[in-house]
Amino acid sequence: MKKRPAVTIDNFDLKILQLVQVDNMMPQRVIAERIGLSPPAVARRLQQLRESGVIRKDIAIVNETAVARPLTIIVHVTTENERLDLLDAMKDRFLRSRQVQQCYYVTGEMDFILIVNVKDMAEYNEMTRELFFEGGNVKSFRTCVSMENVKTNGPIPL
Amino acid sequence: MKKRPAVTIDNFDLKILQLVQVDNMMPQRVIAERIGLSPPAVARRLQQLRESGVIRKDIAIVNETAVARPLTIIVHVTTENERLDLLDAMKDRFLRSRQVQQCYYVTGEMDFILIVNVKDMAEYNEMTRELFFEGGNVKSFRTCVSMENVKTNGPIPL
DNA sequence: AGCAATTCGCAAAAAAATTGCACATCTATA
DNA sequence: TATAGATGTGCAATTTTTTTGCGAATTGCT
Repeated sequence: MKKRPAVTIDNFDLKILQLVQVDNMMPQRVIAERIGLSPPAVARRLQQLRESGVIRKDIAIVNETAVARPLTIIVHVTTENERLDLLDAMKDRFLRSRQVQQCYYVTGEMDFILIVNVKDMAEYNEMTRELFFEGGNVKSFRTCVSMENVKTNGPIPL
Repeated sequence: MKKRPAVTIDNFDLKILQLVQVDNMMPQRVIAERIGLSPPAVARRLQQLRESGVIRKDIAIVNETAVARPLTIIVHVTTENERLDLLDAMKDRFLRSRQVQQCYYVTGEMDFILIVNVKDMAEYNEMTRELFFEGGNVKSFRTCVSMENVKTNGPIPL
């Protein structure tokens, strides 16, 4: 019988994840000495964590205001109809929208919660038109403008 | 008169940001050939983008389910009192909480919107006790459990 | 036009990541 | 208990990437 991929994560892996979750540009040599392994061992573990999908991706976080897109808006969307194919179409639309940085399908009165980035309210207005009015299946949506992004991209506690 | 840091971002910078926002492990050589610059030029630009804070940080995104913390919960918090010092204390508490991955201070009826990661509802329960009941200044909070994280960590459109 | 400041590319140097390999550890099984 | 297989490690060598020095080209400003 073939062995399953068996994604086993030991304490070394957890320590590595704790570190790269905060700074993935840290040299493997530094990671190695902090957790008590050799650099090649760290490299092999990192490679496996990436291939197995435990590390989903590695990205730079850019300061929105520095690139003139200072507005973060949280949107609560209620659907007209909860038919699966219609929901899938909505997810797809949100997934594809460049302004939508995050999309959650949630329980409760609301159906979707979006976190959106725009340069100004005009862009937001246009986005709502495309995404909610022309897109279809949206009963209503509620807009919360963020006055302050107190915390973003926090690490997952391990 | 001394010149200010003058964070000027040209088209090359924008292209670099587009790329590293999706994959910051891409070698500078590859970035260089894609945008039509030499590797050292790319390196210098990246360094400046990081030092100037246009790139806020570089992180690995880990798959929550793979590390046995599968629950994403969106929480809407309403405050008792909007005194500045009390609000700051709340922000500080949310900022420090390991479960809170994101925190937005927003306009509207709600005051804070949190995005939380927990391994199960027991952990969430305990967190609400610490953060909302014992923490003080919370009038009420509403809990939305995410059934599906349709999109996370989307890039800022440039 | 001309000067100063910036930014570039190339080539060399330094640093980091990867690979090959021998050895240690653990498991399952004869 | 012995043993074969699988897994994972560290070291050393190799390869790749990043960084640095420097002269040349470009840009901005007077």
